[in-house]
Amino acid sequence: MSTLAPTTPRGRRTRDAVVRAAREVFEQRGFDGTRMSDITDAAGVSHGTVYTYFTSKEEVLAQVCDDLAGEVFAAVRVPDDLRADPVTRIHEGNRRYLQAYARNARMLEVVEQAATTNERFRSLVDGLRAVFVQKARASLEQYQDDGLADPALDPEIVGPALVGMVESFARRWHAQPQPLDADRVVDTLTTLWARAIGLPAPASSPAAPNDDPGGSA
Amino acid sequence: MSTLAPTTPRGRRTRDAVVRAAREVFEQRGFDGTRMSDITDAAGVSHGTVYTYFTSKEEVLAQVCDDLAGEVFAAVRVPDDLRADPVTRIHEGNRRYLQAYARNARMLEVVEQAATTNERFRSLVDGLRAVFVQKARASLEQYQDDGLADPALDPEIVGPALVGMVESFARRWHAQPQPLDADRVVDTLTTLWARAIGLPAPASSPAAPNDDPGGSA
Amino acid sequence: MSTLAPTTPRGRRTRDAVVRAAREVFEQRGFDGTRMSDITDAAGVSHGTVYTYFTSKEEVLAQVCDDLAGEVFAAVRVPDDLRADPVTRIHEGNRRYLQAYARNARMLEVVEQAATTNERFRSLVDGLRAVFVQKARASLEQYQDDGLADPALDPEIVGPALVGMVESFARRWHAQPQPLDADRVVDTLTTLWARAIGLPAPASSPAAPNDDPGGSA
Amino acid sequence: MSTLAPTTPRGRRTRDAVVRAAREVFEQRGFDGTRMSDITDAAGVSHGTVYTYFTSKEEVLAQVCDDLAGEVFAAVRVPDDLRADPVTRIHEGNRRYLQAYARNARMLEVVEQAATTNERFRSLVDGLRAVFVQKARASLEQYQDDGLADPALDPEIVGPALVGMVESFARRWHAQPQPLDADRVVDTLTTLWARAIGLPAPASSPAAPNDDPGGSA
DNA sequence: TATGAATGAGAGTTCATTCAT
DNA sequence: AATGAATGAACTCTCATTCAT
Repeated sequence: MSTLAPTTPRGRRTRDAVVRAAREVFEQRGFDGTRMSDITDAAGVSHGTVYTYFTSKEEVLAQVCDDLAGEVFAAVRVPDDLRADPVTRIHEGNRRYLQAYARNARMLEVVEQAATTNERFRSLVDGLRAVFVQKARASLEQYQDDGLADPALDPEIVGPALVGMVESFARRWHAQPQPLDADRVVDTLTTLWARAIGLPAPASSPAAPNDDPGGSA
Repeated sequence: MSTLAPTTPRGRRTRDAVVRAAREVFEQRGFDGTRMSDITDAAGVSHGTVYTYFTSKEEVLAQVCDDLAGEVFAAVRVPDDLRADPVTRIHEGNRRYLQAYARNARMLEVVEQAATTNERFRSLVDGLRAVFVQKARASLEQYQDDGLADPALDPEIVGPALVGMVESFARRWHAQPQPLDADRVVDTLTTLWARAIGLPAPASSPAAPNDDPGGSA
Repeated sequence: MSTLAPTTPRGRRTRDAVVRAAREVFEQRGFDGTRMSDITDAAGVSHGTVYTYFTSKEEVLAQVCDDLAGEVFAAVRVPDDLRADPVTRIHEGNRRYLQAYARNARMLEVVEQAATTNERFRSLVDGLRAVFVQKARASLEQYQDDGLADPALDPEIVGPALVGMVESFARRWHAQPQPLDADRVVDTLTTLWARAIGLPAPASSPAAPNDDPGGSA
Repeated sequence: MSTLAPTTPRGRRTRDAVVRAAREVFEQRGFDGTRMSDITDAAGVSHGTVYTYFTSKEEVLAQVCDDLAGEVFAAVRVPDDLRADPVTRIHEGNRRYLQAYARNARMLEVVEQAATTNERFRSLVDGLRAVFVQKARASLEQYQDDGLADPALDPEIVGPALVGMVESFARRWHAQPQPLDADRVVDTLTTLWARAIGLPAPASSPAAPNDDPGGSA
């Protein structure tokens, strides 16, 4: 095995502290740039303690990844059951995705770095992304079937493109010089997305929450 | 100094071989994952030779970066002077960007990795991106001023979002399971972009190169 | 102190389990190759428990050694009082020695390994061997005095040589590709030994348990 | 590969120094007991230098083993073509074997230690021994066919037994309290060997180089 | 200019031992 | 008496860099 379970509460506390500390330093210095001692220092434990619960630095990252993937999915998996109109659904999807992604953006970059030399992390990153791309693709196809979206668009291209738009935005958001208003961001991205695929503008466009009624041609 | 100029033709050839080899292995293994010996092996020179021209591994990457940045800019800086209609201009911009980016995508990821621990590469990556974001923002503002694009859109958000869409697509393109037709990709991304900002559809939409005349609502 | 006595029956059982487990894993992996955790795993006790009874890994080996030395001596110390003829005595000695040694051969190798870096185990191994060499030497001298063995032989050389012959055989016996018949082995080694020192062949040579009577020149 | 060849004379000198130093410290402390730094200290080189020529500590031992095996074989492989009488041949064989073995006894023990956890060294040790056992067995069979040795003896037992006698002696020789005369040792072991297998005593027994004419029954 | 031998700081990992529970 | 978490010294090995040739 590669991850060893603690038996006592004290052990669990220590293990958690290590994982938490690991995530912190991984985010700051990347995977390769993080020394085992950075983790132990941050966790306030001794060198050997990490090896009580993990067989290697890689396994520590794997644990952090598990947590991260769970977090992202949990944040987004939520109700798609709302039979609301498409724009509202896109809006809600973007809102959740941006929120979840922004919190985990840096860590995802780190995993991507590790994926370069490690098939296991490659799969994880690819898999995570595939879920969202698939979702976007499927919904587009639905809208096309319903006659709401432009049927000429290739979902194989549009799916990755629009997910990429939101993901890419989320990724850089934190590095912005001046902070952007979260609502405004979600509204705008939703408008871009909806218009891009040819959805008819709703009565009250989310892109214009002000008194200006819509703004599309 | 950090980069040493060769004085003889033989020296130039050796230096070039090193840079070329370095780029290759950097792309395969990332910056941290590349050993100096990987470079020398690939270049067919001995260990010490690299230090005849570069003071450190970092300097080698810096040189590769210079070449890369030059390449990307050269590929995209080209004529924007055409006073063609907006969609055509977006189309041409996307075409060039995708082409240039796809060729350099992996290397850009590598630099991004190095940027984690190195301010210098951070600036380079950010700067590179800023150029395109700035371009997108400026053109949107122009279209808004011209009454062609939705004036309600915030260029500070739309700029990064659309550039991110294209960049993100370019980045994953090579990793796709089944290859996509390049023309179709450019056409589709252009349609998405143009519609997203509310541009009126041109007489002959690039998204529908077949006999289907347009596909917008 | 170095070995701690258990006070309760439960304690004694645990201690015994540790010693038994230790011997097993020592035999499989050698002293240096055995981790304390190998012992505790095999004994089904926790890490710390060993230190309830032993102050160090070395002390565990020492305890195993005590048991082993006792076993070997017990097996061989037995009646030499029989005033039987020399060949019969040699035969009986070889039989017992081979039996005792074969059972403990691997463990003796392990101790020899530990003896490399530890004077204490060095003495133990040397002492154990010296007992048998001394015995062989003494009996040879007796036979020489009795006019039964070649008086020209140097007991200082013959003693170690013949003990070495039997010991060496015992040591490799278990590693043989095809198993050898125990009786035949003892008979043969006895014949070699007896002849080597010039003992007159007995009426019925043990080297020829078949119908062939005798077999000496 | 596992062993890297030096290109320059300087490199060869360094590599040799490492191997020589390694053998020395291996003999003193065993394989497990030897730290890489013991080797580098003894060789007067820095830590990393060993890894210029060997990929691991194990490979260093492997190189020492190669040298050792070569040495032993070279010392013993010599002319067996002499059609001298059996006793003379045995005498010469023992002389050479003792000499070669004594010089390498300690190192062989070390390899045996390493063989515990490493199949590769196991084979080496076993193979080395097998050569001599096979030789002893074959010569015995020859003598039996020639009617010179007791035909009742089982070569499968006698071979290992007699080789073991000489080997065992060689192994402890150096650890003796008072030194033994080499000639006397060889003579005695030869006598034991020859008599053990029932060879007729030669006109002038090698076991009695003094004025005493023979001493066998 | 080019080589490749040599360096040595520093990385990840192991494991005997200690100690709080 | 027993547990298992925690420790940290010590180990092997890596690799960017230096330097004699």
